[in-house]
Amino acid sequence: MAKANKNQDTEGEILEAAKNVFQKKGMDGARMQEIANEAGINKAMLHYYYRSKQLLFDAVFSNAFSLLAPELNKVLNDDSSIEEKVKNFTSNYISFISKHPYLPNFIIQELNRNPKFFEKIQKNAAFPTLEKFNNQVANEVKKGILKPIEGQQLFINIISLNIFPFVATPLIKGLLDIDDKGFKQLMEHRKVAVSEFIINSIKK
Amino acid sequence: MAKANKNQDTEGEILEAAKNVFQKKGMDGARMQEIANEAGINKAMLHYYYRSKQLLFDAVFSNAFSLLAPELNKVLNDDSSIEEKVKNFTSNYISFISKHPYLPNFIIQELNRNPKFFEKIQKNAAFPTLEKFNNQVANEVKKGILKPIEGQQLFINIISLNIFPFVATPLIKGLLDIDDKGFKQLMEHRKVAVSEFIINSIKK
DNA sequence: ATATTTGTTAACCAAATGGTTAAACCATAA
DNA sequence: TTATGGTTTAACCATTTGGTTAACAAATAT
Repeated sequence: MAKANKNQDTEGEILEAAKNVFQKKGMDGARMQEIANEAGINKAMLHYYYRSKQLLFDAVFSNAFSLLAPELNKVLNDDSSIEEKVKNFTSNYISFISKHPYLPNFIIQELNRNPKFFEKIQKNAAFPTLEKFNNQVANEVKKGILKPIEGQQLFINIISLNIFPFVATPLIKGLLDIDDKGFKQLMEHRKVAVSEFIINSIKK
Repeated sequence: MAKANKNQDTEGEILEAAKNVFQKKGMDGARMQEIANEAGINKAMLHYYYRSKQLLFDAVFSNAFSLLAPELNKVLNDDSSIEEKVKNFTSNYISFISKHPYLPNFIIQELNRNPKFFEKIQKNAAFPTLEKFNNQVANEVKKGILKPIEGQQLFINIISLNIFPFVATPLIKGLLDIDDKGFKQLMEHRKVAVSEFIINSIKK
């Protein structure tokens, strides 16, 4: 009873199309017909493979979070010093986001729309935890490497500084009165500027 | 031909109801019927006063931005030093947001959905500009009050640190594994922690 | 070969949704 | 009092939308 397979990964093409549409327009703004068009197939296929809009969305969402989680884990669970972590994360994250520009906003938005999504995610394998990071910060503070700061606050600061500009891109472009090119330059500059900013603040 | 006025500000009640629904659910997720229910009136009234969903939304959106703009202007256009500005903004902003919890996310989200909204806003009276702030930063850097930093980058950092936690509340609550109460405490702490963090970084 | 399972499509359906209409309501001016 | 004009409502409408169905196509198993 081997898998009958006329299709060469229709299921994957659907997921890819759904990703594009959902991440651009969100759950409420997305249309099943548009996803079908994007995938170049009949609308009924979406239901054949994923049963409902909600389930298709869930698949896209879990997938998206699975991409982001390892990025967060880089800050939280490797063995380098806090300073190194900040530097690595800050420069890597911006490159990462360039490849997935809609990702952070998508996750944040849909989590706002329905906070219960977090439960689905928490079961996920590589779900990030703060424990190690908090301990490490407390430790480096005690040793006098860092000025006094709570791990939680530092963590929020790091992700705020790195993620926010990509979540609020149109706002920032508007306020700073810059175009696409200007924005890219600014973000390029931030790869070092942000980690400098953070290190300046916390290093003794 | 005085204005016949059986209604005591139905128009205002509609706007208030629309604000609640739109800010919670966004343009796509909001339903005209729900807005009518929230306002306790007939759905036709929405169209009587605002013609279409789009126009009603525009009214809510402009209104929302008119609330946020003065907050930004506090950082940009008063006469205090950069250090004072950072301190004031950081502590005031968090109090402000508590009164309008859905506001920042609403603006950012809808601006992402349709970046052309910015044009509508730019015509707005108190639209914030960065010129003065940039000059002031350059000036204080030259005088040796601040470490070298670009005004634009500092501005992005300030709003990132202040706004992001409120835009990504569910994400942060999930990652830090805290509840509503814990989140409020954390934000309360940030009123001083954030300005300290910034000042530590930039002050010579 | 042919029966059976899997993949795909066009046509269809019911519910939801933004918007309209025509009639009723009500305060005020005459 | 009554004519007038803004205000409000219930019923209605056309379109959109997520989802279903029944028939057809293509593999695979026997």
